[in-house]
Amino acid sequence: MISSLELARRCGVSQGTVDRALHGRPGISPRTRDRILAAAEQCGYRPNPAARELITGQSGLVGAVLPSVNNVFFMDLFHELAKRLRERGLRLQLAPVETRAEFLAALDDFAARRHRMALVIPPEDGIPIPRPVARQLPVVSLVSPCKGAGIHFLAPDEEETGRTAVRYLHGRGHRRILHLTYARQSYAIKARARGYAGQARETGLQPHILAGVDRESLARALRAARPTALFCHNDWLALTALLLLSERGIRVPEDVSILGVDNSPTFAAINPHLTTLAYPMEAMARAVLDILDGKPGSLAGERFPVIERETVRDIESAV
Amino acid sequence: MISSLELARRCGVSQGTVDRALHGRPGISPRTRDRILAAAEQCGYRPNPAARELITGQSGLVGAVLPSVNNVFFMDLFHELAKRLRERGLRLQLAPVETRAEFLAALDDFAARRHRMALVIPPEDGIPIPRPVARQLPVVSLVSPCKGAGIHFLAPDEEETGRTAVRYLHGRGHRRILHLTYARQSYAIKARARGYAGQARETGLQPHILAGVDRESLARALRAARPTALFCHNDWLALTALLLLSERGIRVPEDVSILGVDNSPTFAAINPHLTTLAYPMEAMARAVLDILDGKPGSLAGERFPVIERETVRDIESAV
DNA sequence: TTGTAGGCGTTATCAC
DNA sequence: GTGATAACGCCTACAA
Repeated sequence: MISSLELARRCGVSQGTVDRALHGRPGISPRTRDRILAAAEQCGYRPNPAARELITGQSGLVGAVLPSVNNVFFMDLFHELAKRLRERGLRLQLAPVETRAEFLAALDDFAARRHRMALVIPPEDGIPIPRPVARQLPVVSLVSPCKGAGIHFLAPDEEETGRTAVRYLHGRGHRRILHLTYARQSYAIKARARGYAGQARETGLQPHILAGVDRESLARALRAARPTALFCHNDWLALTALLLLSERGIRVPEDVSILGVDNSPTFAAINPHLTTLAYPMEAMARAVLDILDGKPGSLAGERFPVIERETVRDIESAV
Repeated sequence: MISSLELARRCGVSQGTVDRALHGRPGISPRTRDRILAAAEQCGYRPNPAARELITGQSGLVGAVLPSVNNVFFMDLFHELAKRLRERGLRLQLAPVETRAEFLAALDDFAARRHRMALVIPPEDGIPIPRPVARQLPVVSLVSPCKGAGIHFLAPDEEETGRTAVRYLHGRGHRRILHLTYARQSYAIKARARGYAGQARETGLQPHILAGVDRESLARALRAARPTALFCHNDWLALTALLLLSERGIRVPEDVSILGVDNSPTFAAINPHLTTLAYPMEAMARAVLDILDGKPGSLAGERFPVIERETVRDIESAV
């Protein structure tokens, strides 16, 4: 790993000239520029990012904190985001964390490294972001909110997501809809359930929510609610449901319909047949870029379009 | 973000004294040390990693390149690795990549940043690692090999994995075993299939391999092989199989047994009932740490223990 | 068109 | 015990 000074020596020029060649800056003759470029190529010269970041006070990185729970969906989201950031010459860097302390340590590090932005998936709700971090760089909390002044929060209107699900299933004739979700509390989980329950009541349906799905609890909920459709918090929970139903010989969609949420690409590779609500990932990516540009950035008005596939069927409307 | 020089000024001491206090180095009176530490705390002082890395020529990071395919298993693996690295004061940093060019760019960046090590999941087989990168830092290719001098390759004996699967299923009475795998070519995919076929023949069984599983191909393979057991390349493929079988009303394990590979924690959260071979993740993490210590580091002799759950049943041995 | 000098924030090595 | 001072590799400004 040769430095720019060493490169200058080998070319018999000064460091300033090397800099001009490397950055295509004016004030250098084409001849020397080509000579330096060739030498750089030949020596495998690479600028040292640490030195550059030290002097410019900015890194070309966007940091992201990735908790271990539910990481499949977030990986899909981050791949999408990484793609969009690359178009801007920025690189996404993920820090896998387990505990709250690690979460905060990773954020601290992003700030100390002068990253352009910190993307955060809070492992629990309402974690406070330290002031110095939020002052140093824009902190964007995705999916669930964090506490703290100046923290951006980027999520679609999840209550509307719950309503969309009920409207869609109702429109296809379903009158007994069971909502499957997680026991864990988070903005998305709570808001979707709230939207589901609200829309159900307004439509004259009885809401039934099961938080924490396993064999026994699902069996009980099925007996109690006798649903014709299951609205699952996400595709992975829909998958769990699919497996548990098939164990009991209940067919999908003949006996019961299933609707997921996310339309996660990784999931589609495993089971391309699930009917689901598509998470507005591109809009999310756009909003992140907006914040990077100093604009507000929001997902207001973004809806989850229904991706109709094979797991929801029409019901002849009962009276 | 205050610098150590600024901190020194505020305390009315020199930068050298601040450094001694911050690092608990000798040659400083307890009084001034405590005073400086208190001031640092109060100002929210954080050392600038870029400056430190510039002078020491080493970062405290291990870089990892994460392709978009099959990333669930790798995320599980990286979470395990991150945990072990943290015990050594090192942080794992993931770079999500899509294309081969991005893959190489990420590696370049790791080298330029003087990371302690680069962990690599090659998106395709046999990608050549540039010489300068491999000279700068240890490059460890996980699961599938890369080309290039001095590149470490860390993977269990996957041929043995295929043999283990056949031995286990044979031991439980199965005589017609179908192997489900991916069309994609990689060391693990090829070696497991080879081990499966070899062990099958040696045991007097007819090997049947289906590479690229979907509704139609699986239906055909089931008719052709009439298997009592499915050996799937990994848990996610087992899941696909599980779903496709349930569509056709084939029960697991009553009608056909299913064996996966990986014992992936994320997978277990979705379906905790799959019988599977456990990937030696801890051994993998240990081997990575060994390489960090300059020791060889190898997974030789590591086996995939069978995790017996509910998807494999005994067959009364037919003659 | 090119060279020189200073500084970014840290660490390390000298003197005092 | 403590304080100067140089160095890491790069960038920017200014001088030649």
